[in-house]
Amino acid sequence: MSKPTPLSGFPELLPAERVVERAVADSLRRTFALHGFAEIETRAVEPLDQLLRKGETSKEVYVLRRLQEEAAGKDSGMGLHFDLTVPFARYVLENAGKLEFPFRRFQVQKAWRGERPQEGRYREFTQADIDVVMKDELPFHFDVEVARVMAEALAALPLPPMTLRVNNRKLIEGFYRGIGAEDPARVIAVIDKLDKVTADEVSGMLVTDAGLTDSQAEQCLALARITTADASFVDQVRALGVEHELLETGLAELAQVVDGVADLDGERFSVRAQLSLARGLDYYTGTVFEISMDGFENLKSVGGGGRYDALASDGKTTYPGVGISFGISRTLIPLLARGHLAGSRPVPSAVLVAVVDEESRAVSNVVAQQLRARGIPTEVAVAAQKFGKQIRYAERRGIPFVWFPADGADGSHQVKDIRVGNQVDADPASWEPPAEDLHPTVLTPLTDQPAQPHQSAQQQEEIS
RNA sequence: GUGGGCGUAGCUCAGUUUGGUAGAGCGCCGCGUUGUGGUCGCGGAUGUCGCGGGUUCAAGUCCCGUCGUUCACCCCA
Repeated sequence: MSKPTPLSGFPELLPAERVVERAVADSLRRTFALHGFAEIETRAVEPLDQLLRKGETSKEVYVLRRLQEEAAGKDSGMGLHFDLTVPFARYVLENAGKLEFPFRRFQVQKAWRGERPQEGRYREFTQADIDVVMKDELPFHFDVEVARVMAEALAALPLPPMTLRVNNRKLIEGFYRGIGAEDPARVIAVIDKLDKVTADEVSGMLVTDAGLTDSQAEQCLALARITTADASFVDQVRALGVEHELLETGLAELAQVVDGVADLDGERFSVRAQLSLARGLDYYTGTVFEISMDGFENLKSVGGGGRYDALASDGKTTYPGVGISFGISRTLIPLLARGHLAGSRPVPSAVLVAVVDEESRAVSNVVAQQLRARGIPTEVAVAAQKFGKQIRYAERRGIPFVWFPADGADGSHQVKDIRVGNQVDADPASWEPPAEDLHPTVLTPLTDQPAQPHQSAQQQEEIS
């Protein structure tokens, strides 16, 4: 069999990289669970009519088909999910009778999109989602809560600092209606182009595409320019002199979110009200979130979400929700590729037990078993080569300790930390490596800050 | 899905302009070093030049296709 060629957009990690991915996913799970969110996993496939709901035909869904299907080209009516929110909405409807509301859940799963891949954007990728879903009415404080949980989760990750940008669809839609825009949705779509084209071009599109006057367009741009780290945006919006009921609701809601997360703002995480944020035209009805990674703005958003008041509905009952997702593949793979992150070693082993000669391999096996019995990941040397070779084997794999079994009746066991060269007598029944060497860890070679332990934003707050 | 850049040793890359013997550094292997690696010294091997086809006496180099990768658009994690 010849060497297989890689499949575009389906990234696979090496063992040491997988260590980092596991650490990130585990960290996220810990924080989510700490806040009482339950983990679920949904199936990989959904009926196509679910996936393509709301006319989202541009989602590039991968469709399933039986190979033996008689009718050529006939699909199974199923596709791989392209996010975790749509399957979750279906899951809620299907299990509504068995779930307790408000239902707080998280998922860490793969999703698939048939788009052309590039850095940070893949056809198969892992993301982490948290959502809260309620029956009929979801209190607004949950918008604040999911933001806080994600903020805490992000601050605890061994990744560059994250920024959560927040806006509110009611705010901007109310504003646009307040200035007399006929088609607020169209205005939102145009304003969303601000990071792609110049303000002048957006202004022109607002006039030609959205039917605004020059002065209306200027007001929209003035709104979009507002970005604050606290609730001071309220005064800035008011200064524009636009009045609308929806605008007032949106201002109050956005202020609540920004104020509610303000105490988590720190070195690892920051929050901003950014009134140009729109997030497309899909199901969001109020709060909208977007996450960016500091220094990696070229990746665009690495997470996002918001309030959706009508994503799930069985016709009689509506289940409003609010949630945020974070792109694990999107952030991790570029960081790994650029050497900003690395696993400390590609194997779990903390100890390599040397083999003196093949006749005494059993002695080495006993030592290894004693160490393993106490939870120390241990492997035994492949061959009874010169000790120099056996040490080099450990060095290549980042195994920090090499164990030399007692040789002869009155000899004693010795263990060597090959990183510094210390070699000491040791008892396989009681010796333990330092806790930080027991398992592979995440290294952040290009930054000064240690990857472990990660302080949460809350802990930093308490210290300062 | 549309358009552009790139693809040479395990890694980072030079060589492509003007077709003419496949290169460097790092890493790897061996020896100095009979069992303890890393430093140093000496020696050694790197390879379907992404893949397929075409032009030519001759292709890493030019042309076409394809796959991979990357950038922009689109969309978004």
